Amino acid sequence: MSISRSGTQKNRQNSKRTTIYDVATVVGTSPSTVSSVLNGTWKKRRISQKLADQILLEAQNQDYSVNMQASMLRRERSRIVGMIIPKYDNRYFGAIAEQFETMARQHGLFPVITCTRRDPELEIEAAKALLSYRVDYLIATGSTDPDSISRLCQDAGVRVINLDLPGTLAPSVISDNYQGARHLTSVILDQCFKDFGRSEPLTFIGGRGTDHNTAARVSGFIDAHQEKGIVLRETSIQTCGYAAEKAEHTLALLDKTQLKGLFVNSTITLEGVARWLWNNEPSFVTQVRYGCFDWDPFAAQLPNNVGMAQQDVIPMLEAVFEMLEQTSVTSGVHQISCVFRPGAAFRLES
Amino acid sequence: MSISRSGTQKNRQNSKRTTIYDVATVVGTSPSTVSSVLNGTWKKRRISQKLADQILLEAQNQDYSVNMQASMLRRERSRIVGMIIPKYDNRYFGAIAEQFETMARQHGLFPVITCTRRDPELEIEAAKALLSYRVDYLIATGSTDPDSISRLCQDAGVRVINLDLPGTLAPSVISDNYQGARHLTSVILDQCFKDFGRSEPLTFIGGRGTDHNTAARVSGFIDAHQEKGIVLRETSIQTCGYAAEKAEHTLALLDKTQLKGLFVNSTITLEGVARWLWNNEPSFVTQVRYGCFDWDPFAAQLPNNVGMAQQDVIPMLEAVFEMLEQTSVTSGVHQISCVFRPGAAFRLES
DNA sequence: TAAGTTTGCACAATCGATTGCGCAATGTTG
DNA sequence: CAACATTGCGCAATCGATTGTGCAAACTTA
Repeated sequence: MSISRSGTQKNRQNSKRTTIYDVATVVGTSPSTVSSVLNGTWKKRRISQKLADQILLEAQNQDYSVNMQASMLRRERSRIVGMIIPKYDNRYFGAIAEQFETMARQHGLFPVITCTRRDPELEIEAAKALLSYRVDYLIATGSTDPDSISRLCQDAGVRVINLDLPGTLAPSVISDNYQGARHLTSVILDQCFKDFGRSEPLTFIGGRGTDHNTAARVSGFIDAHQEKGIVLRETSIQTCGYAAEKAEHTLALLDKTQLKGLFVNSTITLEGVARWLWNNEPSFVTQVRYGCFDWDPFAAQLPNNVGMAQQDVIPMLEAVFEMLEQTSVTSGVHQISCVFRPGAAFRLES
Repeated sequence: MSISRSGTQKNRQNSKRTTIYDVATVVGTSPSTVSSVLNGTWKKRRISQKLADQILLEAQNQDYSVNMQASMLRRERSRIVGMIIPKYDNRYFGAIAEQFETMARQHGLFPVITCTRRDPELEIEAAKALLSYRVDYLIATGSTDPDSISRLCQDAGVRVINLDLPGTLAPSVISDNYQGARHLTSVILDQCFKDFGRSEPLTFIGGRGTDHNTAARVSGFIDAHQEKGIVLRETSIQTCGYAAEKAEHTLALLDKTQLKGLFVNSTITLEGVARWLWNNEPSFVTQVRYGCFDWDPFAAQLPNNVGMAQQDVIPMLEAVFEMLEQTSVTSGVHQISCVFRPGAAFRLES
């Protein structure tokens, strides 16, 4: 043992964590041997079973745990996979976060998620921070500007995948928003016809017109109407943003007699829609049918909710992890079908 | 520059990330100077403004970003704060996660959250993993066995704080479950009396009898009844676990004529309660009033929901971060009041 | 101008683990 | 028994940043 290390031994007394040097000293072997035993490469290094057992035992005695900082510094890969995500507080993103962690662990990776609260600057900051921690991969979920994140990652030589919202510089996994919206629209229209006996166009509410997903859903919304020969009004598409308040405000300005059926573009928007509905004269609720993109267990039980298009998180993340393992960096868009979930059987009728 | 480092320079060519050595070489200064300029300690080291500017510029040119692994290895503190949390997929924990991240960043700390899906083993694993990453602090949220996590952290010399569920070996921040439940119970009882004209005991459903929070809420539930002189039945308290299915199953076995008012112990349980309610004869819903501990925007709008006790996440986390900064390790329990949130004005009546 | 300060920066040790390489001891073959 | 192969393990360089210390140059004071 070199002089510098024996100096280290002294410091060890203060800080509680034990190192491979401590274990090596007690067992009477070298740090490199301890290291290889503890990280599983010891057969390759032809360490004897007996010595390995002693080291393992002593490591336990000393409550040894690797210093990941040191380990990662030396290794080429960190085995960390980062994710940035807009919010935790709805079922869709919550499920993504949870599933992502589970699958990352299954793949032997350590997941680190950062929530960027739909703030474009924070997205960039967060991506930079994760790169500073030397993540091996980055998943950019629902980012407002996926391509600048992709650029950061490319400069750093880190593989990146877009989730939920597509980009052009990295492979993307998103829902089949078009088909999901088209089917949902169709179901709401059918229910309205069944309950009201007439075929009037629905109102699409929420989302940003500039955002890819909203655009695709609007497309499906339009085509479902066309299919049934129902003509849209100029006011039929209200992409007023996702925020609940915006939806509430927008609805208040529209002609109520024309609001028989609503296509709500997200659960966040639905919060506003529901507030508005419930705050109208009680009888009004009975005259409205609605459906929503994204699923929430309680929202699904709200009266007169016809159904919800659930984004299928598990296959989405399976696709993500599959792409991570591929060596080629194809930047295509992989679409995953949505699952239609009927609303509560429960109806309020006048 | 020593020989070893010039060897390093060669490797740099392959890996894209630039280091302080690269910047130093180009500027014609030493790595230590670059380091101190980039981490802000350069005034203390009396580096000239001019050289600092050059270094900063060159660092930008090269897209330099610190290698946190290396930085943390050398420093005493990692400035990482870890959190383990049971789930992301409900509003309470979602809000905790989000608020935690925000406040951690405000305090100059890097937050790392790990979701343990209410699995005791995973809790321990996750805590060990975070300790391996050398977190400076650990927040154990809703853990089934806070004390063994505390023990791990104490061995490692890491400060730990329990959140949501208290432990005995570390300071804890929890909601005032007793008062919250007592008030909620009282409100539901009042509503039942108003709507049904009679005072019958409520049924408490969900949670584990062994868990601190459930016990405190049951206490408040009992006292609120006593206060009004209402006598509980033997079947009035059903702590059948949190899972939605368990609640559904339990309710199915009870005497429906006695289920006029329900105290639901969590939103997860409420999912099952709502399913059960909605699956009964439609008229049955009209005869029931309920309230729930924890808040959810859609659950709050379900018909005949009297109100919800919202746990006040912001002051809870403020208390947590305050405790982190304290040097003394008092292991008391800090209780935070809940906020009562009325349910939808909307009522279904027969 | 000599002695003492201050300014400005570089050196080298260090954090803890990983890993290519080398070498002694033991085992095998002819 | 010599030549060679295998087993078992330690040495030392290395990852990239941080920081105590030292020292020359510039500046000040007497």
